Amino acid sequence: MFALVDCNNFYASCERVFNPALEGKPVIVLSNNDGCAIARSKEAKAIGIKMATPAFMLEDLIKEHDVKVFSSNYTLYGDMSSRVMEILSSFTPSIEYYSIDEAFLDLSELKYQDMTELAVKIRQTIKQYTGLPVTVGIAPTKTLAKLANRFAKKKKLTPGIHCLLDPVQIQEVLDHSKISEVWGIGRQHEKLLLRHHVKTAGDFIKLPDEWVRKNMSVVGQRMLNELCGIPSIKWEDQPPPKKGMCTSRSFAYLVTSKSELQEAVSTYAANVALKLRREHSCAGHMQVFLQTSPFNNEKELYIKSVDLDLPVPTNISAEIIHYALKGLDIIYKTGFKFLKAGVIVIEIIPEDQVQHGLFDTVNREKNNRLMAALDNVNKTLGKDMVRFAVQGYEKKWKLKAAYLSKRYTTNYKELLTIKI
DNA sequence: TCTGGGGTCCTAGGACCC
DNA sequence: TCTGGGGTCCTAGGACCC
Repeated sequence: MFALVDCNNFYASCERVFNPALEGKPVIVLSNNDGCAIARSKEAKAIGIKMATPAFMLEDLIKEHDVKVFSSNYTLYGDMSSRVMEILSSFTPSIEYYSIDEAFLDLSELKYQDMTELAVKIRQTIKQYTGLPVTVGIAPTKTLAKLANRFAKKKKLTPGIHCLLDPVQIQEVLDHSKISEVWGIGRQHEKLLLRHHVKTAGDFIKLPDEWVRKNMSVVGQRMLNELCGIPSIKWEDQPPPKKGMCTSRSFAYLVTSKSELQEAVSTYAANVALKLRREHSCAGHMQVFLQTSPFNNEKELYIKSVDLDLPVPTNISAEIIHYALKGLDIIYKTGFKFLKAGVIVIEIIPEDQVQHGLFDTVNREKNNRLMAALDNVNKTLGKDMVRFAVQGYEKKWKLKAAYLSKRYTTNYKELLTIKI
C-alpha cells in the first residue's frame, strides 16, 4: 500500500497560515516575475481563476472580488515544505519526496491495521503542527494513490482522505475519474484517447495491452498496469543524482543592452554554481541561452543557445561565470529585445570524482576554499550579500515581485508580530 | 505594458562501426 | 539494375510532471 499526501493549494495555504485574515477569501500566488497565477485558494478557483492565467488578464476579477494577490515566496514555501516532510517521515522512513508539496509513503511495513485511521491521523498531525491542510490518498499503487487523492478532494463525505483497499472501491474511483485526471495523461494523450471513446480511467483499463503499447509506448503500459493494481513505477527513496541543473528567468522588462545581459547571465551562472556546490557536484558541460518574447507575434523570434565544454568539471563560480559570458558573446545579437536568458549545466559528477587536467591553469584547491568562504558569508549575511562584480549592483532587469510576503520562518527580522 | 521555472523519460532517426 | 544486417551512441523533439 502507498499513500500520497499533498498540501492543498500549497502556496496559497502557506500565505494563509501567517495571515489568518485571508481565511475564507480568494487568494492567489503568482509565478516568478508576477507572471501568472500558479496557486489558488478554493475561493479563487470558485470565481473562475484558472491555473496559469496571466496576471494582467485577471485584473477585473481581482478588483471585483477583492482577491488577495501574492508574489511567490519560495523561501517561505521551501521551509514550510521541509516541516511537512519531517512530520511525514515520523510516520514511516519509507518516504519519497515527490515535489515541494507532496510525498509518497510506502505503508507496507507499517503495522497500522486501519488505513483510514492512519490517513486521518496524518491529516490531523500536519494541520496541528503547521496549520496546513493536506489530502491523503491510499491505494495499492502510486498511480491509484494519486487518483484516490484526487477523489478525496472532490467527495462530500469525509473530504481530505480516501482509501482504495479492495477491487470494488478501486473500480468505483476508476469509473468516476476522467481520463485526463490520471497521473501521466497530458493533453496529447487525452486527445488521442477521447478520439477512441476512452473517457474515464475505467474505460482505459479495458483497452488491450498491445494497443496501449503501440500508441502510448511503455509509459502508457506502465499507467495501465498501475491502474490495474500492479506497481510498475519505481520507488525512489533517495532522489537520483541530478542530470542537469538550470537557472533561467524572464526579465522584468525587455532588455537590449549587452551589459545588462552580462549581469543577468553571470548572476544565473553564479546561482547554478551554488546549486552544484550544495549537491557536492561538478559539471563538465554548459549551455547558455537567450531568447526574445514568444508572445510578440510582430517581431521576429530569436532563440539561440550555445554549448560549451568546461576543460575540467567544476563548480567554481568564477569559472562558470567566465564560460557563461563567453557563451553570451557568441549568441548575443544587437537589434533584438530579449525577454529571457538562462544557464544550464550538464554532465554532472560528484565533486570527489573530478579528473584533474594535466594542463589545468586553475588553482582548484585555492578556489574551493574561496567558494566555501563565500558560501559561508552568504549563508550568514543573506543570499548574494557577497558576489562577483559582473553580476551588477542595480539589477534593474531583475524579476518583479510586487506582492511579496515576509520570510516568517527563516529570517529573524521578518518574524510574525502579534499585537495583544 | 503585462504570459514561470525546473525537471524527467521516451522515441525516432542519423552517424558510425564491423 | 544491383546496393546487408546488426549493433551502439548521440541528439532533437515530444510528452509529461509539479
